Amino acid sequence: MNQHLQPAISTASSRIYETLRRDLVGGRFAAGEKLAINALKEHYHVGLSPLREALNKLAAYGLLIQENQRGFRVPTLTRAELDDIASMRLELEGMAFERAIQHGDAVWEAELLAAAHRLKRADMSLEKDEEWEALHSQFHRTLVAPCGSVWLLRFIEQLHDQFDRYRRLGPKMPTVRQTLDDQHHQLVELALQRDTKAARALMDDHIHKSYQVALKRYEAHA
Amino acid sequence: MNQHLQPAISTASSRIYETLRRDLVGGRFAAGEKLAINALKEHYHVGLSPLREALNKLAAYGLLIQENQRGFRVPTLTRAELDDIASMRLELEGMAFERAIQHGDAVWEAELLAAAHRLKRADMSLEKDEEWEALHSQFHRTLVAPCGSVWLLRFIEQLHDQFDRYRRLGPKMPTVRQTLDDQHHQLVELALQRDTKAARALMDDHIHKSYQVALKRYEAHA
DNA sequence: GTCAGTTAAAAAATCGATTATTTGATATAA
DNA sequence: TTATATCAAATAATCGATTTTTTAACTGAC
Repeated sequence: MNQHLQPAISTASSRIYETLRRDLVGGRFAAGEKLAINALKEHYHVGLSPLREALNKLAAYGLLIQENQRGFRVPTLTRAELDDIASMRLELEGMAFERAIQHGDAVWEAELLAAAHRLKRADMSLEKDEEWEALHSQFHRTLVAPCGSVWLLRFIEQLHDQFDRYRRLGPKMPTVRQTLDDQHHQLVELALQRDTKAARALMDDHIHKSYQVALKRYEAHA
Repeated sequence: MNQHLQPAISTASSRIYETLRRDLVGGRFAAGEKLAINALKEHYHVGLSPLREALNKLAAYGLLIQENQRGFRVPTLTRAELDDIASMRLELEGMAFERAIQHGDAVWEAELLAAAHRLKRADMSLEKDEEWEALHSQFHRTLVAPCGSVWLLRFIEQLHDQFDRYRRLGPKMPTVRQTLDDQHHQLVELALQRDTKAARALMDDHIHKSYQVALKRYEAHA
């Protein structure tokens, strides 16, 4: 289900990949920044080979730009790209959610409730940022999990990582967060009721509101 | 426009990446096969480091499966995945073509005609398989190029590569090819006329027919 | 015969060092 | 001044060798 969770057996390369992915999505690197490979090597205590393999994978995944003979850089953030990402999320997550509601079984219903509950409990502690983010990702993954298309899930995952580069700019705002949190539970409600149309509408609205948050962050950042 | 064309400056890693991508899409490796890295090293006359970097990228792109401590293998082909890929192509290429028709300008019209013409000329010579494939890819890329979403284009590209793993199983059949070739020109016609609805319908039909070809190949192969 | 345990060979991952390319400072000519 | 050439330092890419892990053949106990 979770494409990013550490595989049972890990290598130096897979570990540094996952660490870097999280740090890139979490905004630990400046947009447009050129990565100093030697510095990364030091900072993360990894060898050059596994590091380069991870960077290559991240570039293929879209979280880095690779320029031959010029190493790797963090992609810049642009309004146009944020719009693109949000509009693709609208299309693809909406589609996936509808299909999930058609195909999801009782196990899925239970997982939905569990994921929503875990997320709610984590809402309180504002300290454990990374933990909330992980649960939030997991919740959204669960929503669309039984859509029946592994490629659709893959694209959505990728778009989420890209979107979060914008959403997670700057500090978190608990006020706006509240509305979005409420929607999480409503999404579960409508999914359980198998109300495809209303669910789709709410998903669209949820993504649109998230987009507005991300846009605000982006504009404040620039 | 073309994500795969050799970059101006190339490295051993980027070259072997592109070569392997082509060979994987072209079916030069058996589905499910485990890649013997040392053999690849010999065969392509390339060092271990650039080779591994290319394999890592291909795995992130979805043309290889990477298992920690167990190297790389070619993904298996399944009916379910072919259906998935085709249905995603239906959705995404249809969407992109519609948008391209909305946004495409006069330069696009010229490029469309040029790409269609080049493809037609290459149709004759059945020998130069790779060349036809390159022109065919380029034609389909041109159709959707001005859709306005780089992520949509990226996903479509990826799906094409995946789809072609099925379509290019076994030898080519010139008879079925004819219908699809005709559709290429009709697609251009409708695009120039800005007949979004008819264009979308024809694109759907085109992908569906291609799917039937790929399915036949897949079943004959198994 | 089948199953666990053992071990040698093969393969994957990683390391340390080398080579090739780019970058940026400085010098020189138009 | 501006543009171009030169060269040393920094960085990227690659190589060759080493370490780690897996695979598969072999062994003996049940």
